[in-house]
This record gives sequence, C-alpha cells and structure tokens, in this order.
Amino acid sequence: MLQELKENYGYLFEDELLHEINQVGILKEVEEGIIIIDIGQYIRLMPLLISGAIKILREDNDGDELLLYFLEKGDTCAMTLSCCLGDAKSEIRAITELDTKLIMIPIQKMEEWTAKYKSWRNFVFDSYHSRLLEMFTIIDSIAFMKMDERLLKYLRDKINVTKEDVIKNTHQEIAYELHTSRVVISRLLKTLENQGKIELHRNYIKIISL
Amino acid sequence: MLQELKENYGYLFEDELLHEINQVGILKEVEEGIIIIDIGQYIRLMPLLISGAIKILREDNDGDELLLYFLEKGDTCAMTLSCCLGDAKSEIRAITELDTKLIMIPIQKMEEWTAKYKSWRNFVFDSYHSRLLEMFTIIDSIAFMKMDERLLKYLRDKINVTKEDVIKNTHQEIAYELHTSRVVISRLLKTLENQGKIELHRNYIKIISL
DNA sequence: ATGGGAGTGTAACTTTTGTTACTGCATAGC
DNA sequence: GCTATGCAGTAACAAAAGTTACACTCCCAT
Repeated sequence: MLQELKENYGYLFEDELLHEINQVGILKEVEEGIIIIDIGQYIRLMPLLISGAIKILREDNDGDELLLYFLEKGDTCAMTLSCCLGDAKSEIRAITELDTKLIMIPIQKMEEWTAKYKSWRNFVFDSYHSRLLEMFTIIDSIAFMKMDERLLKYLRDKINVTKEDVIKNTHQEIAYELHTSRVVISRLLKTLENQGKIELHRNYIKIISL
Repeated sequence: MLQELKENYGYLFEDELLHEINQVGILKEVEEGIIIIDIGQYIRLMPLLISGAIKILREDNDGDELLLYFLEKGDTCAMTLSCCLGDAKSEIRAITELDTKLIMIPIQKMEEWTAKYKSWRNFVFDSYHSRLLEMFTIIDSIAFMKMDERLLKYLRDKINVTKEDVIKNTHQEIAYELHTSRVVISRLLKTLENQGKIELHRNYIKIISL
C-alpha cells in the first residue's frame, strides 16, 4: 500500500504522515456500481482515492436523483470530512463509477492529523475548496443552462472520467442522473446524433466529437 | 470590540484567541446594499459577522444572478476561507442585505490560528460544513422544486433574515435573485395573494402566513 | 423458436416557464 | 397642477420540459 500511497499522495504529504496512513489505513478495492456511502449514514471512515472514480449523488424526498460530481484519483470526499468532524449524517450517496481502489482511514485520525500536519490541513482545505468550486459549477448548470447543454456537459464529464469514447448507459440512467425523463434524453440525444456529434446504439453511446 | 466579540463568539473561542482577534481585527459597519466582495476579486480579509446579514450571489457569463444564501451573526464566509487558503479569486458576490457589523481579519492569521487553536479549526470546519449543507439545499431547490415553491422558500428565508413581516423588494428584484422574469414572479405572487398568504403593495409585500 | 422484458424512437399533448406587449397607477420632480 | 418614470397587472403567445402512449427491436430465458 505504501507504494500506492507514495505514487498518489507522495507529492502532498510528508514521509511521516505517509507512514501513519500506511499503518492505520485499509486498502480496499471496490467494483463498479457499489454504494459506498448512502444518505443518512454516519461515516466512520474517510476514503482517499487511489484509482477509479466515484460518483456523488443527491436525492430528494421523492427519491429523485441528481448527479453532483465525480471523485477521482487524489480526491477525497468533502462530505465525509464534514461529517467526520461534525458527527453528522451523510447528505449524499456515493457510488463507484468504475472499479475503484481506495484507502480508508478511521476518522479518529482526522483531528489528530489536522493538528499535527500542515500538509494534511492543506489537503483538507484544498478538498473543501475544490468541492465548493464543483458545487458552483453544478449550481451554474442547473440554474443557468438548458437541458441540451446540461446533457452535453454530462457526456463530456463522463468521458473525462472513464477515458473512453463510449458511454455505457441507457437513456433512462442518464435521465435519472440529470433528473429528467427518458423521453427528453432520447429526444436530445437524437438531435446530437443528427448533428454528427454522437452515435446511438443499444445500451451505449459512441462519442464522435463534442 | 472585545465586548461584541465575547457576546457573539465567546462560546466558541478561548480567551486567548478572542484577544488575538481583538488585536488584529478591524471592526467595520457597513450599510445595507453594499458589495463587500465581488466575483473575481482576491480576498485579503476574512469577515466575522457580528450583526446584520449578507447575501451571497452567483452570476453567470451573461450577468444573470442567483441568490445562494444569507450569512448571519456568527457566520463567516466559506468562500473567503477557501480563497484565503488557496489564494484564489472569489466565485461569488457578497452584498449586505441589512446594515451589518463585522470584524475583518487579515488572512495571514488564518493559517497561524488553524495550527494554534483547536477552537478556530473547529470553527472553520463547522463553517465549511454548514455552507456545504446550505449548498445542498440550494441545489435541491433549483433541481427539484418548481418556481412557486422556490418563491415560497425565498419569502420564508427573507423574513427569517430580516425578522419583519414585510419584504421590501420589487418583483423585478425578486426575479433577479431567483433567476427568472418579473412577469413570472408577479404571476406567482398574485396566486399567493389570492390564497391569502400575502398582500401585495407597491414596493413591498406583506406576509400574512406562509 | 418463441414469449417477454428492456431499451429506444416518435408522436401528440400538457404543463411550466419565459417573452412581448400593453395597461393603469403611484410617486417624485418639475 | 402636470409629466416622466418605475412598478405592477394581465393577456397572448412561444419555448422548453415533462407526460402518455404506442411501436419496434434486440436479446435473454424458457
């Protein structure tokens, strides 16, 4: 695990901290599509991403979903940070988008390290900062953008995370994540296909150029 | 200033920290409607609210606005925290909603105190936490709620902040903050009036029961 | 091979929101 | 007093998004 730690977090943390993480952290490999954290759960472990990707979703009272953002290598979950320190319940759901490798850290260490290591403090604050910025872009897209633009952004974000030119999702799944209906997505995707930007197939979408 | 500090932050911070704040902080009184922080600005001072309220707005490329939330007594601005530590530009605009009293703290102290005072760390993390939660409620309202519900929430939030049963805003101003058009707001307000929930007047709205 | 379910395409329609245009009214400044 | 301006009310229409319905096709399981 130390090897993976050094590769992904070596430039951030000093050796002493890396060794502490190595001692208390638990390396976990989670396959795609697993719920790591659900809404209402208390959080006892904090994840550091090594590889793969996690999608973060919000849900309303009717069970309607909305995709917020993806976490990738080098990221951690600001929600988790928040919860650990405040002993609050999770407001979001986290699902592995790809097969994902992560290191789980007991939350007790959080406070200790925050006092002890400047690099850890910076990491925590940076995480908050980037998550806050991410939140702004989400708000921008739902407040200011129409569904066609949001769909484009969705497709772009998706290929950014998966590093493939194929998106393996049904129209229904996309509709859930953008909080709209399947028919609307089919309609807009068809327009994109007519513009030559994508190719529609059963269960997957081939990206030509966005 | 020390008096005001103790009243509003005494239960949070230890005496030593209160005295440090007292030494380096600058007490400022800002009247209603002043832009304290604007989008793209670098932030050199961090505000601690003593009284009054500040509204936080987001703007898109076309200059369209969206009200995010209000800061009140005991709050600070997570955006500022974020920026101070990351040396980044502000992504939001902050305008005094009421006459507001605040203590401005030079950002250099931020890091120092974060290392030195546990209570300060907790305060910073709590601020992040509550801002993050606030962001979720904003996302919820624009993603899941229709305009009539959003307007209701807006009116409720507003009287919560001002502690009055009268909202002194034109329909046009409300429309800006909810990012819609004046006609839409007039329409929905009229419906609320017909339901007996509000009374419409020129330049102000009287709240009967929400 | 066949029935059924899941995924997609599409039409027709409704609802919600946004736009344009015009009205009347209150008030401030003359 | 009169007028210009800003504010609010409302109608008529357009655009965007959501809904319902149904057809077709692929593919899996029996």
